[in-house]
Amino acid sequence: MTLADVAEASGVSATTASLVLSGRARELRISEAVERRVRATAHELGYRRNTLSVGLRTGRSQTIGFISDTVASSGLAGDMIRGAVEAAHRRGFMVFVGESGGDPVVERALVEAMHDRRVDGIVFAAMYTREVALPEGLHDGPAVLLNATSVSRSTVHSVVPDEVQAGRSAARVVVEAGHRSGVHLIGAGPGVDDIPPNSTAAVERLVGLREVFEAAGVEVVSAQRCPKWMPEDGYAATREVLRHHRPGVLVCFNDRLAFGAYQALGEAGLSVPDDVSVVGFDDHPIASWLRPRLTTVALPHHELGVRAVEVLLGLFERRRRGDRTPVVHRVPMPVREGGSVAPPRTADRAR
Amino acid sequence: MTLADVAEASGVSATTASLVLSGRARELRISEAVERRVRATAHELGYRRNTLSVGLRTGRSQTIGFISDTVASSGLAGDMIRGAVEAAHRRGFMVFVGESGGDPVVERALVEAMHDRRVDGIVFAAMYTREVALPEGLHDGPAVLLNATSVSRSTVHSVVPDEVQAGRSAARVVVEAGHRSGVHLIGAGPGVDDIPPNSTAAVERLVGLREVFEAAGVEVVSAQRCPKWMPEDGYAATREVLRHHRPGVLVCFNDRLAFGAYQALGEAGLSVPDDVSVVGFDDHPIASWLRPRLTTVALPHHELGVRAVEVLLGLFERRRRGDRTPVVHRVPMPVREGGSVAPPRTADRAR
DNA sequence: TCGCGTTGCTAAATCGTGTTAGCGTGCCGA
DNA sequence: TCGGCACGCTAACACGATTTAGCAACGCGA
Repeated sequence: MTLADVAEASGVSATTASLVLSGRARELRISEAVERRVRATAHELGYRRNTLSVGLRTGRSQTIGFISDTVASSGLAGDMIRGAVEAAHRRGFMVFVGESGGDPVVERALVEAMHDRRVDGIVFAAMYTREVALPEGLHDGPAVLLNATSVSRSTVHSVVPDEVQAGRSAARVVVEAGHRSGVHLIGAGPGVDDIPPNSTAAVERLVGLREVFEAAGVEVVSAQRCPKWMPEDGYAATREVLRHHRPGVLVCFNDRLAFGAYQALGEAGLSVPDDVSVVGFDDHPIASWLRPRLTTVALPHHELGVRAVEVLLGLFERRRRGDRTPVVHRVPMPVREGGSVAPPRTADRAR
Repeated sequence: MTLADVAEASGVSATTASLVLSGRARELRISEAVERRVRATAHELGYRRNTLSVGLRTGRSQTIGFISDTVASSGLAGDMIRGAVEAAHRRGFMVFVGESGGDPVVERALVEAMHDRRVDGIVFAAMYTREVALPEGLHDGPAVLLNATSVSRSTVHSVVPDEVQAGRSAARVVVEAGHRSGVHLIGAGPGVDDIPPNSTAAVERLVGLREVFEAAGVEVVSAQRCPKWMPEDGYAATREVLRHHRPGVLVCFNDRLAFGAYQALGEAGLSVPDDVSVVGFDDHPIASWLRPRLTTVALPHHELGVRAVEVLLGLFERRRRGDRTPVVHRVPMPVREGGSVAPPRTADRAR
């Protein structure tokens, strides 16, 4: 079923058929009668455009690429890809997915393989927020960084979660519950340099937390820096806190740390949230499985994927207008209320 | 940089350049001198083939499609996709990823959008193992079902985890630890019909379990059927068991159920594995976070993705030879040893 | 009658590659 | 001297669409 077949069957030239089927009939004065006839036979014959051919001719393939460093077993990555794929599909685009494992050689190869297939643009995603070096060749076409910013000055747009705001939100949850003391941080701090290496999330969350805590006059009793943010680290850090203190609030820098904290608190016979309030970040699936459910500030993975694609597709327009100023798009991180935060026990209560 | 540019720069015709660069130089008697010259200038000019053009001409696009029903937040899906993408990339193929959400209309649209782009084949994946209805149009090209079998007789190959074998493996872990009594099933059973709807996994795991337990003379004391397999269901089912029994072994039909079981056991003051041994299925990330780590029979998601693509690419060859008999490929599910299984307390010990 | 603009459509070139058929040259044997 | 063959390469078409340039017919005013 080619355009020629449709043209012949409706008794017109291929040109006419093409004009009709690409919606330019009005513009180029094809009569309504002919237009209807062509559409009808095309439908009848089950004609579908060969996107390869169109791409060859027009240079646009209705296709974008999505390259991530690690899909990670976290599953959050999956949501990001899903958001991207859905947003693309909504606009008639298909998505090539590639994974580099962080290897620059593979990155380069993926970018080239995608350009070989004439993708209209590429989303380059990091699975945890950080600065990345742009792979060679990414500049040959439109590109958007997802969950990452570029180390070098460049003309590339970024889409990132608004981690500073997330830090503020988490702190506000604690403050609004009435806590003014007994607050401990699990995962980073107290200084803004006391973070796992390369973790933009850590430093920004910390900035937001400190900003609100200081403004509200909340004392941060201790901060446990963890090199990794896995459950066992949260477990160990919480044990450490319990050796010296009787905490009222644990602000965990992610939900896996919080999971470990729950285990340590449980072993110590402390109840969440009656004895200790716990707040997390990420809205990892684990958050909703904990008992009580964890109150956490969500990484909007799906929304991040959607936004990245929208920004990318928007770039096509902007490029045409010659606008090349890079923008950092920050996606809000919403608070998901669980049952893990309660007012302080009467003795500690503020006011 | 087109083929014509390379041809001109090396002083030969486009035909010759094409032959050299597609590796048919020997076959068509191009002199070594010319071959070297063409390769050199191509490399020098940074020439890359336009895959769209090649696809248009040859009908093969070096591209496959991957359609799943739900990427699910489980993250296991991500591993499957990753396996598929890696295997494809290893063979020079790129992968279009699409998600249908289970909607037949979307499925159809995705299949068509992929065929429009002339994919060489499609992997159609279900996120939990089950029978699916083939989307219309899937037959227009090579296709492989992943983690699913077709309800209708068809010529489509399937790649599925070997769940019966997994059931046997789980039972063997229990038997080899010395247990002969006090075994309870969490999630399904005791009859092979007592399963969540549409769950192939449930019935096959059950078949494998029963086979080995019966052969070893192990008594299954109770089986808790759960409509869903989420942590809270495992929690509730375990509470139910504890109301009437003092279990020695809990075989949980997946790891999330086991997670709930851990919570219930912990609340009841029972220790894993000293008081109760626990076995799960899936090797969900949660399994390695539990304390002690859960012994579980892994769903080899990555390997499933790899196999699906390998079978699909193998199909191209088989088709050429006219072989169209459908095959169900079963991928083994390996046991991942955690610390959640121990010999029974002396009183109950066999022999 | 002529010139001109509008209407409705099409011929032909084009995108970048693969493929078929065949061309010129030189060597060999008769 | 001539026919035939192997060698090394190329002209031209095809794939399936878009796009440019332009053609024929018609109406209309001068």
